Amino acid sequence: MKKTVSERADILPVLGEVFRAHGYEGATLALISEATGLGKGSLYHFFPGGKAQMAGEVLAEIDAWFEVNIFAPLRSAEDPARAIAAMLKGTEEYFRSGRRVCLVGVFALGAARDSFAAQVNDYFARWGDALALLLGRSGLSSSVARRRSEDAMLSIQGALVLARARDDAKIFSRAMAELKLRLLAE
Amino acid sequence: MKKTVSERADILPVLGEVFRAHGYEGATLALISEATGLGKGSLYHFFPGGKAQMAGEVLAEIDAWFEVNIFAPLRSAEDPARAIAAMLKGTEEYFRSGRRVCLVGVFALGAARDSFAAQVNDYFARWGDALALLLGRSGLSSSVARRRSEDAMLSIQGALVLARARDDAKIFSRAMAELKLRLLAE
DNA sequence: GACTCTCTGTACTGATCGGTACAATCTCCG
DNA sequence: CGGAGATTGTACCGATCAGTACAGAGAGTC
Repeated sequence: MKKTVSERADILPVLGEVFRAHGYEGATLALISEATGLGKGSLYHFFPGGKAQMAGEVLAEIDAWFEVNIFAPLRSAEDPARAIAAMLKGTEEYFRSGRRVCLVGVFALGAARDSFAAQVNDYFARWGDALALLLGRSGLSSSVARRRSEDAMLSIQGALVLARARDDAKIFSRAMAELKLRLLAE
Repeated sequence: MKKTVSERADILPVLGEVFRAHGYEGATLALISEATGLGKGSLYHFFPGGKAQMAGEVLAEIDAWFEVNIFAPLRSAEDPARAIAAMLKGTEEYFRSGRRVCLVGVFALGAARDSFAAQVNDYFARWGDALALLLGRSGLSSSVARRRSEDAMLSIQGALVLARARDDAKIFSRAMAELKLRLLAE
């Protein structure tokens, strides 16, 4: 048997795309095996906990990416307008301008939410907190900052749903552009 | 064997809840059978096309409900403010103030979108058109009306995702209240 | 070259998948 | 009351599910 020396770091993104495309229940081991090029032996070697562990680690990896590239910059930003623009640019790139779907959102809607409730909740909570903090620092009252940050979270998710529903990625880009104005208004 | 005289009309809503809760791929026939109280014999008697037909008819039923209770009133409304308030009230009730999820949105995000693309797209297209028409009649330019109606579609979907992700139905109610102001602004 | 330890493919498990077949029972209509 | 057609439960189908067992191959170490 050959040894393909697959790294965990190479596998997780592929796993992520499978879960994105088929959801938790739809992502069968056969699909995963095909997408990763790994047999069950390897899969269960890396993830003894099976599908649940795979999904959990994928979520954690996504969370870590957002923590580094989106949340942390938001928290430590000097210029609010610049920070918001950067956040929007980052999310637009991450979601491939609406052609890619949010795995956390997919899990949130499905039955998988129960199993991953903490991770799902945390992701949005930390994003929302970081954004609200920034908006607060830009002069908005904390209640307005809260409401606007919640509006941003929900607009991003909704734009992804609608873009995919109508098969029109431009919906997402339009929503991000409008969100930028709305976040900084007044 | 008894005859429970189950009406198609009684079955569809139950089917809808099963699909809502588990998604298309997650809704197994065993789950459906249990929820409806119907054996496979009855299920396949009513829906010879199996799961796909069930899902298709559920979508059609939902579409019909919205057509009658939301879209049509929007198109024929006299008073825009009143019509929007009615739409928001209707959707808030339908989605049980954020505790219920949108089946069309669930399908849109999953792999089932491909099979039901036309129905999924149509639902949002007709809602968006009806709302844009109304907003246009209220004096907004057609491009602004379009953008705002798109914003409404996406806010509803996003609010449902976020409410479920954070397990906080109030997010949905807040979003609907804010949407009302935003739709009628200026 | 032998000993590990890591990685991998394959064969297998029992359970469950969606779907079919069919006979038994019911309701309705005359 | 006696068919006819609608409705039902159950047994069954092959395929596929998630997961296990395990032997063999690779690489590193001595």
